[in-house]
Amino acid sequence: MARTLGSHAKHTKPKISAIALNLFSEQGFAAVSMRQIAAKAGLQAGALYNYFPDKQTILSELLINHMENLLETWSAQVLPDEPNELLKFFVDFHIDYHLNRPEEVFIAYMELRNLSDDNFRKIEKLRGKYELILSKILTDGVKEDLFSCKDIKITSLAIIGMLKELNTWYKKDGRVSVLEVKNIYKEIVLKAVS
Amino acid sequence: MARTLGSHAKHTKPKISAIALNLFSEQGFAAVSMRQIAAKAGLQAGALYNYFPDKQTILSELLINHMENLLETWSAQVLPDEPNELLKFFVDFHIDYHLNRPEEVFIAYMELRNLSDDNFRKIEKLRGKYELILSKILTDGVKEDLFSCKDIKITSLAIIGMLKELNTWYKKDGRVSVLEVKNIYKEIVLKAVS
DNA sequence: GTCTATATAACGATAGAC
DNA sequence: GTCTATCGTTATATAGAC
Repeated sequence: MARTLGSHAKHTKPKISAIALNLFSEQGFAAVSMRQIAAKAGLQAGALYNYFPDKQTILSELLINHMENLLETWSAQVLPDEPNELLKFFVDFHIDYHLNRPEEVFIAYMELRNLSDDNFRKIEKLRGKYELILSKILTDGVKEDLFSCKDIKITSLAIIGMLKELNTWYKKDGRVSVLEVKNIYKEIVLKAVS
Repeated sequence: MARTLGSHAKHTKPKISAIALNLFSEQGFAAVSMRQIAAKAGLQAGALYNYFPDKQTILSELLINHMENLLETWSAQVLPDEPNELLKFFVDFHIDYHLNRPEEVFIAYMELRNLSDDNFRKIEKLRGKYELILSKILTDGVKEDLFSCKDIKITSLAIIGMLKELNTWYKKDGRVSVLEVKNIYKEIVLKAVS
């Protein structure tokens, strides 16, 4: 069976997603047009609708994939047992993962309101799972009298917030290396729950 | 001299700003139209251009006023001398100020890319001034051997990031009061620089 | 200072040829 | 699967009457 000329579904969809990610993170979802995405992908606007039913779905797929991939990557790690080591491992993991995906992180934070209610709830649920990873680490540490904190849930959010802030200013060619940054953050986090 | 009917410049401009703030924070700058702002202000779209030369200026005035007001409010405080007390004071101040202005905080973070280069630099400069307030507190504390931290600038950013995170989840009618949240955060911050 | 009306451009999404 | 063409809508911003 002869294959249609110009048919590149397997390559085209990921390409569209990658271009949309880049544009959304630079200009914001609402400011990016379907024509713009299509042009960068070497297509006409109408062709996008072969891959996505509408603009919002491009965004929601990006966000859901990002969160799911984050959780899967964590699960694939071999984790240390000891709570102190595990907490340090979490900080390293979070920083590595997020500094390597600045665009995903940015839109995951900014563009939630452009999702349908359904997709919004999906993201909230995935985000809650990620926060629970840290809460669990803190809970275990408190049980073993290694950590101390007034409120585990709030402390988890505070720590994640602190880590997230990194993405807003860290430059790979700046005055400190990723390794140094990770060490500084690990010290702050460990002291914060001491 | 008879006053033109329907002339309300003094009331109208702040009203437009307040409405725009609300809409921008809900939907994002790019997704809000001048017609939408005008409708909520009881005007026709064209009338907005008596107060602002263009849409971007509505946003930049909001952001610059927000940052300038933050710095002025801090300067008007009577500050404790002792570094430990001053750091706690800063945490209380930051939380109070920002939790009372969720919309300004949101757009100050999200909509920077919609500013002209000039206005963007203005905001960056004001933000730097605010970070310096905290850096100065930490520096003084370190000098007096009350605090210890590897890197003052990064620690300042980490603390501010942690405090900012509060705005993304705190609800006034939630399970913890503002007072409790402030106490939890003060403990975390003090331990983090211990 | 606000209105109505409009210039000019771009938007998301669809239809049908190939 | 991609194209061209287009529908129906909306956008920012301006002009001129009152």
